[in-house]
Formats: sequence, structure tokens, C-alpha cells
Amino acid sequence: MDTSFDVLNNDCPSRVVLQRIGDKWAPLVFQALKGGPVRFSRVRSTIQGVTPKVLTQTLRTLERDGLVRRTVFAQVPPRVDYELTPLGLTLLEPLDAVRAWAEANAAHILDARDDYDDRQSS
Amino acid sequence: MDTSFDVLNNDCPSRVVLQRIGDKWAPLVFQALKGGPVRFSRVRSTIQGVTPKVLTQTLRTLERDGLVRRTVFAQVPPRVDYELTPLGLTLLEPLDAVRAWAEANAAHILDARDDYDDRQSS
DNA sequence: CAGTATCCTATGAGATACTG
DNA sequence: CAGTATCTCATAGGATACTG
Repeated sequence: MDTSFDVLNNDCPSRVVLQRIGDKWAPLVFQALKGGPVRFSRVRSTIQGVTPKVLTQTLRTLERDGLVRRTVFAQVPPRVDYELTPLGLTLLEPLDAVRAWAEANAAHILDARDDYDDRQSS
Repeated sequence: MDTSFDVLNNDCPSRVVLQRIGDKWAPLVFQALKGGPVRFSRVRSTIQGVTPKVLTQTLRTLERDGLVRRTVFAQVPPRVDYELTPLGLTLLEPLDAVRAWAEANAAHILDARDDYDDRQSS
């Protein structure tokens, strides 16, 4: 198969995708939506530390990229559900592997930093 | 096993790791170092569009995090090799899956954006 | 060759307060 | 409940030029 996309190439669209993935909150949104549709307030409380403004921005961008679906229910009080699209679900797997790696190896990284900083100051 | 690390938790070190991974050039460095030790100038030419300043910054951070090893050869002209450490190699796999996804699905993302933008302007 | 040194700016992101 | 509206700021990152 010929994808003709190469991240190493400048101006390649895949770089934009990579950057999107690599924004501060997007991976956490994937994690929060892992189990199915979730309401805004729930996403917000699941992802510790995110402000509503930034969360909305992140969700909108993911929606625009076709990775998240936003469903508005005509109710009072309002209810809005967010869920991963089929495309978003295919990204969940590799993204989750990175997350798992981060959780499993965070300690090693911190140790390496300590070593490096000690070496610098000596 | 009890990792006790959770990306959804604020102040969790794994978040820092995730952010590091998600910086603009780091994933491309992994890609560039995929095949073994590479000299600085080679990394630079492999990753289209990166400036020497930013590349140095990225490499230094990855070195500090124990993901990349920097080897200086006492030669004139100077020669410096960069390569993934064993820890870095374990990260290469999940990261490469994300890259592959990005290259494979960049077109879908771009389409989704067009659809979304059309819908907004209508 | 392998970087530094400066300068500069866009923007990601936080804090805070308000609303249909 | 599900967001907006402002304001503000740090810093990631780019452009350019220089050096051991």
C-alpha cells in the first residue's frame, strides 16, 4: 500500500495529526471517553485539572477532526454527550499503549532526570 | 502489579512524560533514531524543517529523560552520535504505532475537517 | 561538524467571572 | 448543566547569525 504520507517530511499532513495527538489534554480525553458516551461535566471531573474553557477547545478540535462525536439532547437542564467515533476508536489503541507506557515508566524517567541533574552539578 | 500512576490524576508524573512525548519534535527524533546511532547532522537532515537550536533542545531533554544516549567522539572535525537507549527502545514501539496511525489516517482527518468547516459556514 | 547566542512572537493555556 | 467571555502570561518554538 502506498500511503504517501511521511512524518519526517515537512508540510506533511500527518505532522499536523501528530501535533494534535500530542496536545496537552487530547490524550486524556481519549482516556476519559474510553468506556463510552460521557457527559461534559463527567469528562471534566474525570480529567483532573482541566478548565472548562480548555476542555471545550480540546473537544471541539477533536470533533472537527472526526475523532469525537458530540450529541446534544434537547432537555432542561441541558445534556451533551461526548463519545469516540469509529475513527477515534482506532486511535484509542495506539494512544492507550503510549499512556500505559507513560504510567509504567514515569518512575524510570524521573530517576534518569535525577541522575542527569546530579551529573551536571558535579 | 501496582503502578500507582494515573494520567487522569493531576500532578501525576506520568502526565509530564506524556507531555514530553507529545512535544513537536520528540516523536520525529524517535523515528530518525529508529535504525541505530546517527550523527547530529544526519538527524537534522532527516527531520525536515527542524532548526539546530530546537533539535539540540529536544535531544538534550530526551537525553536527560534517559531515552537517548549522546556519544561524543574526540575527533576533528567533531562527531556526535545519538541513539535510543534500552528504555527509549521500549517507547519506540508504541510511539511508532501512533506515527503509523497518523500517516495512515491523515487523509481521514483532513476530510473530517473539511466536512466540519463546510457545516459551520452553511 | 555540532552546536551556541540572541532576539522575537504566536499561541497554548490558566484564572476568573458570567450566561442561556 | 454546559458552556462563553475576557484577560493575562509563560514558553515553546522560529529566524538569523555566529563559533570552538
